[in-house]
Amino acid sequence: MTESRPTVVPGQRSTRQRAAIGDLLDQLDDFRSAQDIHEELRRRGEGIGLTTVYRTLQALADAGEIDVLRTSAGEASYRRCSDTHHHHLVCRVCRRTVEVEGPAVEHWAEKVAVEHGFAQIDHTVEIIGTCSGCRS
Amino acid sequence: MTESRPTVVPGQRSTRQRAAIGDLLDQLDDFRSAQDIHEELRRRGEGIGLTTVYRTLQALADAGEIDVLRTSAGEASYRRCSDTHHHHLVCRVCRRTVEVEGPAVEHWAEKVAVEHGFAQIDHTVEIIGTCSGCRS
DNA sequence: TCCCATACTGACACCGGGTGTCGATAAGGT
DNA sequence: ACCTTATCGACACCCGGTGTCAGTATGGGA
Repeated sequence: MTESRPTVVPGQRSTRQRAAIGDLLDQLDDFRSAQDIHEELRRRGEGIGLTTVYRTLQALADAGEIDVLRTSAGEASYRRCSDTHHHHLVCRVCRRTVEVEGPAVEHWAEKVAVEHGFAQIDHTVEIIGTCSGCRS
Repeated sequence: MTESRPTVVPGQRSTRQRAAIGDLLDQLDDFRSAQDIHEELRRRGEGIGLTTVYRTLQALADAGEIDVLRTSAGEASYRRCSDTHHHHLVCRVCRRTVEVEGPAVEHWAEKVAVEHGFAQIDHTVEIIGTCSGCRS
């Protein structure tokens, strides 16, 4: 989580497919499903299998290289994010995503959990709304 | 959302199956999947189909009677909650759930979103940890 | 109390996201 | 160049959830 953000996960082979996925993630700014990413790569002429996309995204997420979000339909979506702890403000129409920070929220979550006797506290905060561009 | 919490959704017929699901939800205190609930009802001798459980829970959720949570595996889980706006503090081991309120968080989310030009703001906040009983 | 329109039920087929398998392929150290 | 082995990807499969539709049961009306 503190390394310099390599395109592939360290200790693994660098393949054309992984490079392609890494490059695409660098260009995209919003959360995309595995199928979205597969489709986009095919459109760009990359020969790549859907299974490979699924597994590579999963591996990147496990390594903390990318963030995962579950859509309300239960589908996983991925996005390359900054290394610092943050949350997401997402447009429900165009999926435009803004990273936001909220130290006060972190502290609140920690305090509330401790008050109830909980430990090893983790939390998720997502804000969804309609962005200015999508309201016209 | 302001009515007195009927066991079934208003305007619909009251059936044995819906009553059974409503009763069970009243007794449970943590989030359960549709299959959990179906299994528990069968164990108690209720003749009820899995499809009916899925649809009834979905209807109750749509009516705002119960809260829905997506597990990290993408599975939906349900729980009867209080009418007031709240968030959940859940034990990752035993799933024990505590309802918590955080007006400061609501305001923060609203403020952050408005600052970025977003409107019709909604948000999700979940806190997960290990409860005192599950740490021994 | 009986009747009946119709909401509800639930077995089953089906859908779709995602994973296990395994022979073929290719990375990269020697 | 060679060989070990990680990776790829077509395919079968898993599983949570939904559509279908014939059969059932509710509850308002006569």
